[in-house]
Amino acid sequence: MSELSAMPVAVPPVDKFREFLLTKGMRLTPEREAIVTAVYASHEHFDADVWIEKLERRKGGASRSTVYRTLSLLEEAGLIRKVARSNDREVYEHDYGYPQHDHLICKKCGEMIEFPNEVIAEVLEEIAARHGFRMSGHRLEVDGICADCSRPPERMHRKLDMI
Amino acid sequence: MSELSAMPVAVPPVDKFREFLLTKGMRLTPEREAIVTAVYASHEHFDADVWIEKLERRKGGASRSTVYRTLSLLEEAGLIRKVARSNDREVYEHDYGYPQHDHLICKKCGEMIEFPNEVIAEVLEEIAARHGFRMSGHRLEVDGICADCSRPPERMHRKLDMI
DNA sequence: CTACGTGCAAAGCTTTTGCATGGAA
DNA sequence: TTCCATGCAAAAGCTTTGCACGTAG
Repeated sequence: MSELSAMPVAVPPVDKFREFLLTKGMRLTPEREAIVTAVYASHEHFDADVWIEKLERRKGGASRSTVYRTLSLLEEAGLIRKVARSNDREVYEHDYGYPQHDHLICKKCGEMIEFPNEVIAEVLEEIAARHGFRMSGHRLEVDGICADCSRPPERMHRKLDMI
Repeated sequence: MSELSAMPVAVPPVDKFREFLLTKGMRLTPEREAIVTAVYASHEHFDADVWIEKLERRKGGASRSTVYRTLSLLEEAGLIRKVARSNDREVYEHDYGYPQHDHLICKKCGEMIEFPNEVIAEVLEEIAARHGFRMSGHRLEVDGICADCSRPPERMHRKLDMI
């Protein structure tokens, strides 16, 4: 996660997750723990497949189904959230221990640039209030062409050419 | 479209589409015309299936494939845009002849409440500029519970119960 | 005659689900 | 014993694609 710095977290994600599971009468199994740990080991955006490939058919890993099922739980627990769709896949990111933000998504190279969204969040609060709408969250994808990709084609500055 | 009123359009959608197709060396076929007409006949949100059901296997209609292919073209032409996903389906709406807006989406009854988004658009312009990002559009989904659905369950005010 | 379009059916993909087995409490 | 969980494979479901046939210009 680029320019936004992490903020120290009191309770580690795993514990947060265990708490959540408890309230639902569920357990923190080794598989579930493996997934949370993996997910929180890096701060990159990811999709289900990333972890399926790393965890499936490995000891101390988890199956495809379990990964999907656990991601849903993590989302419900507020630990991760869906931020976009890329190649027909849901893209997730951490939603705990990080400041709120949204993304500029480059249609050319696919890069996702984060930006803090306090102002937007405020505006939304106000709008929601005006409609008697109990807002629980939002998802904002801004698309266009990033600075690198829109530079004149001198010698191609693209990070990843999708053509 | 609820509270936002339509603004008179100089060039009708069909013509706009024809122009677009021309620039790509394509033709406005009867099928394509049928689809644009159908799509612009009502101002509701819609997904591919809506038109497939109405147009498939009817004379003066169009096949499933053609509907999908044409919706893509219409999107590329800037006549419609994807605004959300519902039940794994892309939800579209007109993106021509209407003021810009975004949506509050009720997780309970599924209603999509529109609201004008000038303020947000401005904020985004500014953020994009700061990043040298050439913004072409955005997609903002605000979710939560609408006023009707969050009323205490006296006698159920929900428009559509999804349980 | 050539290129663009259509329709049909099959394929593609991610995500979900049914079911039998296994383990914690 | 009882219920929660896992894994496997199959199902689901929307969207895309290959292909042969038409047809406008």
